[in-house]
Amino acid sequence: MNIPEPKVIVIDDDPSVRNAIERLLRSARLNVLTHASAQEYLEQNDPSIPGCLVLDMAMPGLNGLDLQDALAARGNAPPIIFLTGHATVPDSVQAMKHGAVEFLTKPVDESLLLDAIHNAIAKDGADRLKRAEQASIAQRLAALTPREAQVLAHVVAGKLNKQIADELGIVEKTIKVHRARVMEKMQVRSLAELVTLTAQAGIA
Amino acid sequence: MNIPEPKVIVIDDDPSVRNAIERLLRSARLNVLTHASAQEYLEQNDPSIPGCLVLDMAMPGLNGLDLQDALAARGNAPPIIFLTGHATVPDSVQAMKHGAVEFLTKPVDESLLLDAIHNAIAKDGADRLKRAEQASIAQRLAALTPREAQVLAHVVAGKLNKQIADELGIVEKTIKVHRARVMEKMQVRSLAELVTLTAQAGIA
DNA sequence: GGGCGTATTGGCCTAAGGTCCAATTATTCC
DNA sequence: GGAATAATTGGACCTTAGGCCAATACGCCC
Repeated sequence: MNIPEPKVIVIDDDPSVRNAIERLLRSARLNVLTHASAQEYLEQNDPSIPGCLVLDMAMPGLNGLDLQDALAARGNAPPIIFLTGHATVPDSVQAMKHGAVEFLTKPVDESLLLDAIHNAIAKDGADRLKRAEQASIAQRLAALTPREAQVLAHVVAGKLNKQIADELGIVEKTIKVHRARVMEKMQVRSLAELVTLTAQAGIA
Repeated sequence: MNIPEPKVIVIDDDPSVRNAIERLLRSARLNVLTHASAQEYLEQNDPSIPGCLVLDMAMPGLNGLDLQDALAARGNAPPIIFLTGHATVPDSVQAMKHGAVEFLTKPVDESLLLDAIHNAIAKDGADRLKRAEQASIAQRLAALTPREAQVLAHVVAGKLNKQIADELGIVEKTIKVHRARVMEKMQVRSLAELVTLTAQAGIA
């Protein structure tokens, strides 16, 4: 389980732009992958590889904003740096509102682009960590039986076993059993951990 | 303790723009206050009044982006809608990166502006609620003695009274006393509430 | 039909947390 | 110097939570 090297994925329909960017990034010791269209990227990309996108705005087929939305809908979008020649203010505003980490115009200041890429890669790492944690918690939550999930909800709400028993119409002993299974399945050893975990599941 | 009516604050150095926007907003039953400069706003504004800003970009003295940063530094910035005539892409990108909720260009589509304002006012309400909660929690935390704060940290970390006592070099009985005071001062009646509260204090 | 998972309950025992009352010591404030 | 605050500890007692062993009941799959 090595951590794969981050890759910068450049998507631009202009081959000369792709080559120029690729050379620049390679000279900065970055792994680069280029695509000529959003479709090509969607078909070939491996979401398990960390990194970020450097994305042109105007392209035949799906344009940059469309691709951004398509990726966002999948829930595991990498950070996106827009790099485009003829950008309008509304385009840039939409891109930023939809979560782009940077929006640069050609010709681009090389150090600006490289800084943005390093920040984006770092953000991707953080995002992946958070997604992995959330997935892990969600998986444990999914392993709970319906009854256990009910008990969990009452427990993290701060209720006593006795109160939970009353509300569910069963005896306190049964609550204890469910509660013990919840602690076991959620892999926590204290109530504080349990509350923290369930808080991270929804929010954060 | 009535909730004050939200006010839309329009800052633009062009009087004709101010008047036009003010008329539009008033016809939409919005309370409006106008300022001719960022300085004027900073001197006269009452942060306790909810609402949002409609802010021009290019102005003599502090420009829109400067004002945005100045407000952000104070930590209670209202949502900002930029409305400007000659915007550049980098300006709009910076504005959005620094938290603007919308960035519109003149001449503006009236319904776009009104929608943005309504969203911004709603966001301001939510922001104020969250700030009020955080302030309330921070106030209660500040009421803890140093020792109580130590105990709190260990408690929300899921440690047993016995373990806390060991780590602090005192007996368990004392921990119980501190713990009871923490619960009282934080105004919670369950460990789950306490953990939730302290989680909201830092994050969220 | 038998096995499996889920839900339920019982008894018994231990440990952990919380409460009420009471007391001592150190430090700080007026 | 006396009052107030903070930190500490003791004892007795009660409530909660959790662990261990065991049992019953229901629904579902092969």
